Amino acid sequence: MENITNQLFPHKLESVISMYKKYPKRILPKGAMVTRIAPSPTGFFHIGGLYMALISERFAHQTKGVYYLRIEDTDKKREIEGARKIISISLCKYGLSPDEGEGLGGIERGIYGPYCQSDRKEIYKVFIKHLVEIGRAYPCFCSQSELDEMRKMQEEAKVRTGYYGIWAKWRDADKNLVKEMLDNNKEFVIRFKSTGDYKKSFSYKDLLKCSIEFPENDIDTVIMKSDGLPTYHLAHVIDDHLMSTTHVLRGDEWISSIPLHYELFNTLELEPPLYGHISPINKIDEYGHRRKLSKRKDPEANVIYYDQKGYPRIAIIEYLMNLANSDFEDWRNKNPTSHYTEFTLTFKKLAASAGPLFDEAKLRDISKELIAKMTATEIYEDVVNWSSEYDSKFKDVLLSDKKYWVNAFSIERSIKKTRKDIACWSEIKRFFYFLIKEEFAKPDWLKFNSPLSKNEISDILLQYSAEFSINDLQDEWMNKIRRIAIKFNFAPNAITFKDNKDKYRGHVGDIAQIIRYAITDRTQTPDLYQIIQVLGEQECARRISFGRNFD
RNA sequence: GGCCCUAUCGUCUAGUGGUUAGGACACCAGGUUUUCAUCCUGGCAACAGGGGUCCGAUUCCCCUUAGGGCUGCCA
Repeated sequence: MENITNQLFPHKLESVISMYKKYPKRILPKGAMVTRIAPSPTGFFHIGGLYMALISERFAHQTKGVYYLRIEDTDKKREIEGARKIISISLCKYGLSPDEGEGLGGIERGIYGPYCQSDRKEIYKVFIKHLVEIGRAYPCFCSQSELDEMRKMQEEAKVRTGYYGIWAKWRDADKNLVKEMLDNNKEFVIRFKSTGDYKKSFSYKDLLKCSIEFPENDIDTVIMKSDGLPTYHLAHVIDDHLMSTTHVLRGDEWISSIPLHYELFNTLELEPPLYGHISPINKIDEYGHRRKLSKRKDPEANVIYYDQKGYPRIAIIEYLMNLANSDFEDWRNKNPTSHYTEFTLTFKKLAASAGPLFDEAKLRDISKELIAKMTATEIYEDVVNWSSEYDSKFKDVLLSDKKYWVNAFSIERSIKKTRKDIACWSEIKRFFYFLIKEEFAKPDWLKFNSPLSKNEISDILLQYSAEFSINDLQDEWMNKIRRIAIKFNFAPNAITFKDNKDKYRGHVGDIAQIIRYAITDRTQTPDLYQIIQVLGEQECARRISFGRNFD
């Protein structure tokens, strides 16, 4: 065996003991949780990854613990260049930068590193070698096609598929044969030698679900691939132990690996962490099935999707907080000005359901609510940031006159009355189109529905421009419009009109609508008086005279 | 096929051995308003099905059904 071990691991490796010395248990206050997010760099950053990061970060920080990032890049085939960068940038953008692990600019922090699994290859080998030495791991020379064939036979025989029992061909292979294979440089993997009994079961308690009964693991799972890198299972056990993770919060697709992970921890005589298996965020697909948001098929799985639309990042976070703990919403209503981190997340409330559906309508509502609370200056800054990434033309417009645009965003943004109609920044340009002097075009009066004739409309605008003054207070301004209304036999207010429909042609709103259309090219706008105040006398006069010229 | 998870309005969910099963979003109606939005009032809408246990079950147990996950040299 000695020989074979050396053949398997020809290079000198440190001992298991020295590993434990090098990565001592963390000294932390009582109750502090150490959590991590462990994404694979396989492309864009998934909204589910953000959800997981938020939950892990909250539990760690609300208990004065540590939240770190570990890059799980043991599958070199699936790795996509640049993906690591996207992970740290995304986390940073959403205020979830890790305490340890790769941060912005590829700079790693923390003393439990390296925090990237491919850089930890030698560490895993120490433990894999150890498992071989104690007789709990062995090389397997089965080719992919051999394994495929085996599975086919198992399926036909209607037995459990997998490398176990009599199917574990290399489990007790003749030492000389193994040596011969190694001498001939045959490709191999290292498998864990399970001693579990599938007929026996054990009980396991998840942080988020009720107690689960599992059959023991008896599969000799691959722990080291032929390229020398470990599989997830081995890497998880080693890393989360060496990095002193106390609470592993991960997707619930891992729950069925629990028997294996427990056996690995037991074999290495290590205490397993506590596990919380979190349901993924789902959607209803085109066939009406509920399924996990997919990287490949669903654009809304990518956090960039929300970024492009310009949802304030805090809105995404608050929406995810809501999914994580449904009582967050009540707390938010009672504490409208508190920061979300003042809320305490609990495992009890953390969704143990079948996995929530991502509800953009709900996100919009949360976002509108948050935007309504922002000041005009905050909005200005956010929109500038957003547009510098996604709409540089609009950015230039905004930067050309900060005062003007802060005024614009102040429209109907008072304590008394705040609009709640913008959910994301990509909507703001369309919303305030008429304030972009550079783009404003002459309204098309053919599209304007009115009980008044063209000549009358022209008359009304003429009268308005004669009486109009930018210095009018809102009431004066309104009264002027009322006077015009009465002159043209329109009721001075809606109620009067309602009670005397046969006496009037309409009400003051119809007159205001004409002025609105001339000035904004829209029939629906925020408060017209405030728009006029922002546009200024000259611009308004110009637009009114535009309106009187129908050609 | 095997193992495991999950099941309350359309959505996110609260909740309990005895409740008119609560809230939020969405939707609809009415009111306020110079339009829209806001705001206010109201409305629609759920315990998957079948068996037990019990005086009584949405709640506890079993079965079925449905959905999801795992069953990889992916994570």
